Amino acid sequence: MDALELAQRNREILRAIINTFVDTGEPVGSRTLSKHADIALSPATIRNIMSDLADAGFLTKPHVSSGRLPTDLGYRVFVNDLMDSHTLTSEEQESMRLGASAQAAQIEQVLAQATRVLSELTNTAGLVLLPAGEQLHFKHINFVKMSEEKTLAVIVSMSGVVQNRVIPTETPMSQDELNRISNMLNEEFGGLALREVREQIIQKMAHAREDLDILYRQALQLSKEALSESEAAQESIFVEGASRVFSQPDFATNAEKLQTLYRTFEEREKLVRLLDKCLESSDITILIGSENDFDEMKDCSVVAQRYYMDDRPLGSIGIIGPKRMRYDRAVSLVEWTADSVSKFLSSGER
Amino acid sequence: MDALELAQRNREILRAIINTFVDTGEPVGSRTLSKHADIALSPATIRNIMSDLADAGFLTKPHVSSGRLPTDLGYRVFVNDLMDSHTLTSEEQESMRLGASAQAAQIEQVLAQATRVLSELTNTAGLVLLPAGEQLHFKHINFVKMSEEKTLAVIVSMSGVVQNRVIPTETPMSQDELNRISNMLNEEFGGLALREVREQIIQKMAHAREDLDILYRQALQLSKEALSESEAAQESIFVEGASRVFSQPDFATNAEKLQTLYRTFEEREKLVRLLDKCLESSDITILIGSENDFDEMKDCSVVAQRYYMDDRPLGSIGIIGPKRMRYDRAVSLVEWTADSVSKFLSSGER
DNA sequence: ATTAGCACTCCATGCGCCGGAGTGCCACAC
DNA sequence: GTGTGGCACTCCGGCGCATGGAGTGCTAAT
Repeated sequence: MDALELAQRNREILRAIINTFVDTGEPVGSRTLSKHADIALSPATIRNIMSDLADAGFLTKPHVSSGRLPTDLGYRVFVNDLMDSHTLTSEEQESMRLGASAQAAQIEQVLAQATRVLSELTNTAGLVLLPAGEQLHFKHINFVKMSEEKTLAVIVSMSGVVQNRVIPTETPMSQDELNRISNMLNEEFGGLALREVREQIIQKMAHAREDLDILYRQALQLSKEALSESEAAQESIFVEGASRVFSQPDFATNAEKLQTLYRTFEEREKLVRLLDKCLESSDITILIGSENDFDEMKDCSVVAQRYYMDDRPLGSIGIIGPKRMRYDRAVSLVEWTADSVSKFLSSGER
Repeated sequence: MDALELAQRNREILRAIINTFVDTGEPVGSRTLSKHADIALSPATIRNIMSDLADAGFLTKPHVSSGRLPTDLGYRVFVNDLMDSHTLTSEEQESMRLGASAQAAQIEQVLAQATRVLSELTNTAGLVLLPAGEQLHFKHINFVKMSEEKTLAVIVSMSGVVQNRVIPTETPMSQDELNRISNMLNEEFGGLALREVREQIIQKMAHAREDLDILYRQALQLSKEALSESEAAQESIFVEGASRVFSQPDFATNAEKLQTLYRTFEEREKLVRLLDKCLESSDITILIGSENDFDEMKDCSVVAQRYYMDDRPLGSIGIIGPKRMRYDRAVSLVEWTADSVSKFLSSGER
């Protein structure tokens, strides 16, 4: 009967409202709730509580005489404090098995596959941000002569990501020379972050002007070009099952929202920005509705988590769906997926 | 007044109907047409003609008392016989300029860029099928040791397409050995079609069992793995501006069609099949409505054309949009784009 | 052959009505 | 003073109906 217990009861009601709203998609009224097993209160009492919760900013109603539904803030306290943690079924765990078929696969394929499964299981869009920029570490570089004026640089990172880049060459070099340049670079820079490689190259170019082998100078020049900008530009993302979001009743009825939504998914740039943000924290990131910075996505929520290779964060993987989603399942599944991917990338399996 | 002239008049009417329907999206009635400048006939006469055209299978009406709109067959005769050829404005030509910025770009980027412009100009989805399988010719192969059990093969084709492939390796090799293997292969197979390379390798493996250098045998083994299947599997496609199709009034109002449509676009497999089909003919390919084999796309039309590098067809580029489209513009723009791309890929510019 | 006229069909829109679901508040009971 | 029953009120959504507009098909006249 004291304040604490009262608060407790209110929380119970809020949780029940959100749970049934997530279930049905309809605003929930006091009568519906009073039938709810765990709640032995009359509709009138519930109405009073609802009114309080609405005053506190956790609930709204679409119009004056309709049931309540959670605000972004409501979802927030739900996610923070009220949510039961969902335990995955063994089938769910099993379907994320990155099995033998993945053995001979590139990292991109593994990530794409995991993302696809994630999308299926959550019935939302699956996203994965590929390792890029800061995350990439130099493993191997290789130059292929395409023509007199063009050279193709193939950069392989430790994580198995391959980048290509065409470089206009002013002084033509034979494939043989290019090979020797590759060798030099590979020995010298193996294991460093791409950024570090670039810095070292620039430094060396500044210091050792004339007193060096021509070939070495050309090597520096070439590799500088090969590595320039490649960080920011190459930031890329996979999206799987975007259509699942479009089909959700929350959007499918509203042609307008639908339009802007699949424009946003098509551009991808905003999605990259979102996942980038999720990269900052080691915890799972949940962005509810307008908690993300993009107006076009204020009806969507994002759940994402970093994945690792040998304790080094490479990128992030997650989902994006309507605000009205099963956050408990989403969180469990995203965590499980990120975990599976990290284990796979780090373990001897690879 | 004779049969021919009559037919001529009917054709005129059919053309006018299709043109205005493409313009407005509304079924067109006899009154509307009689106001049309080129047509000096009373509504009643036009109605008779319309009725004839409908009997011939060129027109339908959504319900009994509404205006007419073209059937697939109607569009077909329009495209074959009635269409004025559209001349591109110089701005349109200009925007397809694959300029200096493309100089240092990979073939993928050039194609993606061209496709993006094509999509913008036609307000439909732009598609491009990348060179794959038969179309690829061996330029360079390179092996990178990822771990004791895994080797990464990077295959560069003459056209500048780069493929990666992870190979599980039973007998570990040093990076040095791998490099020597690369060199062997590069000298031996430069310029051949990938398929030929594969065949030759298999042949050599069969013949020269024991009497050869171990390294050489390993080289054959590795490259066989690297090249296997990579043909069929890697068939890939870029899609740009799919949202433009979804926004067309023809679809935007119909949630059901919309659903299946963006599912189809997401899977991409059917799109690949369509463009693949367009690869068969050297002429521009136009598929109207159910002329394509996929039920999900019976409300769409495809216009696509091959592109070349040095007179060798590499892939196809085109658009997909609602049946109700400006076929004249689409044809001109697709032709122009394919042409520009081909010239760019073939010329010394590259 | 072409056209004017007329009856008819069908769609889209708007209006009014009503039932259902739900709220908010008040007064009562324990 | 906390919980509850009752009651008036609001709003949405579906249904039926009427109406106007666009268009056709047919017939009869030129």
